[in-house]
Amino acid sequence: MDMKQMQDKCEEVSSLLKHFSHPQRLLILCYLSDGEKQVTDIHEAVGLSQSQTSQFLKRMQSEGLLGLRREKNFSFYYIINPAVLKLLKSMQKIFCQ
Amino acid sequence: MDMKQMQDKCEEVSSLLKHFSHPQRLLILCYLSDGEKQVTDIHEAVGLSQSQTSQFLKRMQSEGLLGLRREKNFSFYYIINPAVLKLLKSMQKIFCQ
DNA sequence: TCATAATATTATAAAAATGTAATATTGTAA
DNA sequence: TTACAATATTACATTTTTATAATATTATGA
Repeated sequence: MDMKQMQDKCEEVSSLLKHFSHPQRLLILCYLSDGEKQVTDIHEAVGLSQSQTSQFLKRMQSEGLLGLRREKNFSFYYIINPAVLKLLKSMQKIFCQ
Repeated sequence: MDMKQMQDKCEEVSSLLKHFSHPQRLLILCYLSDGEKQVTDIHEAVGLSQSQTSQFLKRMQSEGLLGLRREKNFSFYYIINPAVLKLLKSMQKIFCQ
């Protein structure tokens, strides 16, 4: 892999990792790593305001990390990007044992 | 692992991952993943200004990701945090094959 | 249909990160 | 001892993130 390819990869990967570099945002991802959750549960679990939680979720969805399923008047968010899931798992191995 | 522990972990890990969430900063880490390098080599390899490269390196050193060895009038930086190295390797598996 | 719960949006303030230019420091070789 | 190369520092402008408050939307059950 040459420098140019590495540059491109780093561009791509770093923009994904932005979402991992904020404590509650990372916590949201960890919280979602065992399945979909609705917004109120998420914001209560991680201790962010409803507004900010909704903003973060929307951004992570629009950038391809999360998927959204609506049911009744609930929004269920879930991790849709398999690389995110893999990364969370390997981070758990590295940092949580 | 309960929510409080996860919160603390996420605090810790996210502050480390901040350095991964900027394209050239991640590239620096990748570049260093095969051994120590001197500042000029780094800034030429990643295409950052000398000043910014030096600033980033210093910050990553002060936050425990990098080590520094001086020889003659060169500064050699290297990855000193084993978790960073592990993470880079697993990221390479996930994103680069 | 009305009130409410759940979520989203908007605007904006505050804080942090990034980029840049100019200058300083320091060791080395001539 | 001087000039230069290598690195570091400083100050500051710009951009991006984060936080907060207020309001809007929308579906649902009473």
